[in-house]
Amino acid sequence: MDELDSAIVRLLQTDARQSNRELARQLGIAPSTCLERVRALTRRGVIRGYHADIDPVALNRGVQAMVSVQVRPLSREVINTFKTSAAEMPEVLSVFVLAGGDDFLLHVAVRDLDHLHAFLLDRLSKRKEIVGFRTSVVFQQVQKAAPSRLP
Amino acid sequence: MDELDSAIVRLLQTDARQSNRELARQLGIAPSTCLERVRALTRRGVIRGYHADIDPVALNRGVQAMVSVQVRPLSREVINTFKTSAAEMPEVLSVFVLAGGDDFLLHVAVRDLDHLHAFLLDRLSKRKEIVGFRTSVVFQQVQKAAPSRLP
DNA sequence: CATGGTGGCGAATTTTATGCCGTTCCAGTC
DNA sequence: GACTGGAACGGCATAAAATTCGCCACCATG
Repeated sequence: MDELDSAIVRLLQTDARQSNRELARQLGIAPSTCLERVRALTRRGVIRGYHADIDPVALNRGVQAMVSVQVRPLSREVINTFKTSAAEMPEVLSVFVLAGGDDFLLHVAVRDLDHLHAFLLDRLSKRKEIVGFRTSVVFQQVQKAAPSRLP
Repeated sequence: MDELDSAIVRLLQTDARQSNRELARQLGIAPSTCLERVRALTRRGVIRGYHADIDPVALNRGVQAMVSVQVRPLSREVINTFKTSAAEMPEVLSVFVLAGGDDFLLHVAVRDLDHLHAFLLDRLSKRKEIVGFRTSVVFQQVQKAAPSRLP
């Protein structure tokens, strides 16, 4: 993971679809070298994949919310069960298992507020292990295009 | 945004680097048709870009936390200022502006707990508009590879 | 029944990926 | 100073892919 690797990763985070030639050109190295570097990064698991970034509205997900959830009892089994169930719900983008006051944080994205309400009442509340949850609607989200490597 | 567009989007979310031919093959359409569809989706802003998914540890970001923040006064100016400042901090992956008890939620990723502590005390606490914040360390994260289009 | 627009198709052309290999450069070692 | 291993380079050949473009089927419309 030298300076060149970092630069490759940075460029691929910004645009994963540029050709190997273009990548090499921007880095000032030979395409063959660049290709081998990218492969090595993939082999080592540094590059885990490539994903398209899609407009949420086109996916009927114009409304986002963060839902913090408390479950009981706090056993490994209950945690795992809830984590898996939550992750399988189509409205849920990601599940965070937390240390602290809340046990989970769910990042959800739905079509509209009606859908959010329905999700909370009809799907989430149905789960017996939940002893409380709190929902915060997301007004805006600023997302970093490419998190850089920290020093 | 017909059924075919949805399928294209789904496949590109899963693997943005597969060739246009492979994409077309999986969809049962001609490569030229597929290319035109992808371009149209890009023109319409449905596809916003392509990003490499990088192992956080390789970026010195093995520890994640969610930090909920309250600021005062709740003016448009203070909100915007804090939002921008937070987004510019390298430790911050994304900033959510929330409705409800908390005003912001920061998703941060740092090298280790020492770094997290330093970030909270030396960078975040320095901001005068903050009247309180609460940090939850992330034990695990389950992230959906490809959020599907909701019905 | 024309007719114009849309979307799709597939052949042709250009560009890229990929593997291979001899050469060069550099750093560390003797 | 000579040697050596590793990394990068650059050229080349082949395969694969991207991109272009003319043509056709379909369909709603007048």
